[in-house]
Amino acid sequence: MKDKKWFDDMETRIPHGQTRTRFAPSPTGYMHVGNLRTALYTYLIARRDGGKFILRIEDTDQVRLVEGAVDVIYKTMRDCGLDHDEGPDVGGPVGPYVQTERRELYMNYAELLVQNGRAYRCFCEKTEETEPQDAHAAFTKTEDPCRALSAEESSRRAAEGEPFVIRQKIPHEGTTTFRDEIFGEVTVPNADLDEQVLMKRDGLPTYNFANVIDDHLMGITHVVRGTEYLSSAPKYNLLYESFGWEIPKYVHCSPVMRDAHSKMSKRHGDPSYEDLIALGYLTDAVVNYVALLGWSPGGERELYTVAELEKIFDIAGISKSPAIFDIEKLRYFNAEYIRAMSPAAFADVAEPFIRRAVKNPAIDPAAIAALLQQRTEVLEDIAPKLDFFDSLPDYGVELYTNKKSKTDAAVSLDMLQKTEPVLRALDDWTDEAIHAALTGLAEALAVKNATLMWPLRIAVSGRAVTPGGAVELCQILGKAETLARLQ
RNA sequence: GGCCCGUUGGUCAAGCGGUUAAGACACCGCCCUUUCACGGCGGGAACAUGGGUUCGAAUCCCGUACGGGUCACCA
Repeated sequence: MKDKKWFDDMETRIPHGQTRTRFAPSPTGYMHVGNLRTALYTYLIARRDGGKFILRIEDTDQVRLVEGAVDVIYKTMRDCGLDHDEGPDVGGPVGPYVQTERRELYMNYAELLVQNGRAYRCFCEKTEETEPQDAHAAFTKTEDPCRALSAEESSRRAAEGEPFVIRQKIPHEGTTTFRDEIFGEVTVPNADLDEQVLMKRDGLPTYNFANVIDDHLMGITHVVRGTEYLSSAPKYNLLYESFGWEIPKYVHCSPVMRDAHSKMSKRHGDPSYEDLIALGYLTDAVVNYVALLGWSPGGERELYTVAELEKIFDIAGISKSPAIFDIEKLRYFNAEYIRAMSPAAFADVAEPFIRRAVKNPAIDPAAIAALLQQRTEVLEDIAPKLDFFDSLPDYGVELYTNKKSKTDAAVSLDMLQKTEPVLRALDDWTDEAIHAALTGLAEALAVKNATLMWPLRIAVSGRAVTPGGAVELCQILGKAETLARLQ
């Protein structure tokens, strides 16, 4: 048992006078959309106030650790621009920032609680027989026999090496009230609260204990987390009160749903952040969309950069009810971001997707990218639109029939036969020159541009729908290939 | 089952006692146009429900229904 000085020293390390928030994931897998949103809001609350954003790793569940999960977290946060001021990798004044590296800490505080009568050792062993036999029994609260153990007996059995957990002692009487920034004030009878385990048999704290200790010791002012912790909040308050600590502001965010009934989850096959990126969604678009999923700045504007959000984010705009993730709307955001890119930047991100379909080295991916930029919502959609570049697909003659262009197979054949020599005679193979030559021909023949362009586009692509028109397609394919396809 | 929370068009949402109840996505129609897309214009579509309070309620209160969360030595 540490002396008072030790506890006092811990207090002196805590920074005061600034907003401090923390994102505290457990490294059990990938970065899900809900996690990302929580991280974003947490980050924004700190930045909005010019405060500090901290990353803390909650790895107290030793059996669920996933190799490499921490790296995914670092990478995702860095990509999204959510830079932390303190964390395992960058250090800080209240480290360590990994819970397993803080293990003695928790036991000291737990022992203090036991000593003060706010917690007790429980020596009960959980076995098959002690498990509730039916559903009704499972919901029945029962008094733990170890609660009544005398301090002497408790200490003696512990000293003898008998394994135990430490449980929080909850008053039988009274009520506890807590305030959440989103949901307001909530009051519950203490009798409804269960005496949760604080320290596990393995000597590590449960989340329920560690979060309180760490949030206090790290000077966290706003505790941002999911609503699954809402009903535990009264117990946390009781803990803060037991220690005589100031209670932080709670910000409990409703979950991101896959549909009206269930959360987004890997199990259901919902995409994680990295899945979305692999599909060709842009990080900025994802972050922007996610920011607006369950939060609104109030106006009509929807497009924001993280830097802009840092200035305007407001907890009051977070909604109480869960929001359903709508991939269609994300597509729209993504399309907006794509259109806003410079042609060079787009060509850069699009090239690998273009090369999935177009292997011909003679074809310039940048030229195709220029055609694609205004018509692409998600990068993954690119390749299927480009299958005709490498080789002309088989297609039916019916494609030549188009009412609006006033074409059918016979008209098309005629047009093509008249177009071929014109293109063959053309030396300047640019969009402008090709366009001029073709419109000139249409005028000479006294037909609509479309009557000439439609068959040409079909002839060089074999597709009813193509990115770009006849002129652009001919230009990219090159003169030789174009003429070859007209044979 | 107990306790807690929520409920505005299909979806995201504005609204915080007086509005013709915004806007966006999606959908439909028209226009532009060498296809598709972009862009422009227009359209259908909502306050879960029953009681109160009030001159007046999507906004406040209560009930009901429906949905979610929680009741782990997981977080």
